[in-house]
Amino acid sequence: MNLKQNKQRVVGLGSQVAEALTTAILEGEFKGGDQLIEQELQSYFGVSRSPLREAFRDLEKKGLVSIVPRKGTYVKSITQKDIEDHFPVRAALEGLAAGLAHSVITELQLEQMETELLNMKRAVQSKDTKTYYTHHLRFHEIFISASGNELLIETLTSLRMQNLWHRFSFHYYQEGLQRSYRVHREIFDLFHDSSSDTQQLRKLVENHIHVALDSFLQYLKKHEKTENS
Amino acid sequence: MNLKQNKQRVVGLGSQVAEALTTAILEGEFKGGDQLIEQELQSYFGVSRSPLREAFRDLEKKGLVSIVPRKGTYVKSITQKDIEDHFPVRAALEGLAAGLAHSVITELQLEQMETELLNMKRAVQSKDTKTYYTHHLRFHEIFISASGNELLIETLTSLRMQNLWHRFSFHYYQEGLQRSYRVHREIFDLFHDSSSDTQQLRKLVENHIHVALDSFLQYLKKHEKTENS
DNA sequence: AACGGTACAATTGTCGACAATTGCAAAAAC
DNA sequence: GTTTTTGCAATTGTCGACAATTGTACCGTT
Repeated sequence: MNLKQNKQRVVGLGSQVAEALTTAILEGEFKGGDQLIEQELQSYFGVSRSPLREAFRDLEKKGLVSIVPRKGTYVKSITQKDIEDHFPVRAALEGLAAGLAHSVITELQLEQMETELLNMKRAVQSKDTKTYYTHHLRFHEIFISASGNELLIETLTSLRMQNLWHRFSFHYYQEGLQRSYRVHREIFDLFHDSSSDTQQLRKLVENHIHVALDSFLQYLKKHEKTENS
Repeated sequence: MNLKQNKQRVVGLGSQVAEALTTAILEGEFKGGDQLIEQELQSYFGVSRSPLREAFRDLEKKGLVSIVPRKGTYVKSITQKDIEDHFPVRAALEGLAAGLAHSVITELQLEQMETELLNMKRAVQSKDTKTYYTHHLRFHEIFISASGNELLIETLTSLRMQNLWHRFSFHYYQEGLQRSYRVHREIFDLFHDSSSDTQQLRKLVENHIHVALDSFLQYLKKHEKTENS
């Protein structure tokens, strides 16, 4: 029961390697297009090829790499189209989650959302974008999980994980922090008023994410970071 | 140990085994909750454990089995809640796909949809539910792929694959064949008229799938097949 | 010099053996 | 009779060696 550390040790090597590689890729230690060579990583991690290849499968499932048979595994490089494709899907699903959650959300979950909203407000005032981003994520997680639809929760979690670009996405929030906070306040109000229109809530959440895409693309255009390989 | 020499040998053994297991599970050769034992399948397929374990990962990604560390891999058994969770997600995503496709669909794709629609009409007249189901699937595939959103296409393909229950789902179509055809005719008309309202099209597709869920649940209740285990 | 073939090096695919873990059942203790 | 301990069998986890494949540089032919 109290052997939390032991429990983690008892988890397979594959998972450990997968986690290490995940952060390594997210930290930018591997560039898009890089090939992950088994022998190399094998000696680096000190594990055999079996757990390593298992880790590769995990990364592929997460969408971080693509495995080409007889060639190797390469870390995915994200194009602008990947980003443009990502947001509509997330918008539709988070909108659905909000609509489903609207009628079944508990008082406790509403309180938690309000807490996150308060933290977001504080972060706006101190212009702490990193903190804002964290609580913003939590805010969304709460109503997603409140929807109660397991498949939806799982799919959205996976989609969020694929956010390779989240490592620098909080930069662009600097510009629209206050506006973002206002929208989330609005969303919360609709959640809190159980007599509000579910469709309106859904539309609001969808729209919020589409707006986020727009400002993100604008951010990309302005900085013109050549994040491709 | 060559099990299929005439087959394209460029593909790995793992993929072949994965495919074989996929159909085996979909055919109902393995019941929900069954454990897939490595040694057993190893001798059956005549392959080693590496490709077998790789195949397991594939199946897990497809959502057909769940791998429990240190325990084994078990084929997922579907509950009614799984079904109830599945349809809203698919409805939202197919609605999105329809909306996106509306403005970019080509003449050729419209023609293909019309062809499928014609085949569906014929199937209705001859009460051939199996054929109807096939063309019905193609009809949806066309506008999904026309949406051009790779992530959306991939996600929906995966969702459709998880339809374990599609092996008996065409039974329930018998009752609502004509009504189903009418709805798809309606959907096609909106696609064909480029001046039609995108939101209306989206809603129509969404609603169609929700209706499908309802009749499916009714079908389940009526037949009360205890498909659990 | 251009082309085609061939040997070689780098890398992934497959294999079977051994280690580690779990569940269960039988034995032991109370 | 019930609970705890212990040992065994079944199963998965990990390993390193060997086979198969791909890309490339070199060599020979024209």
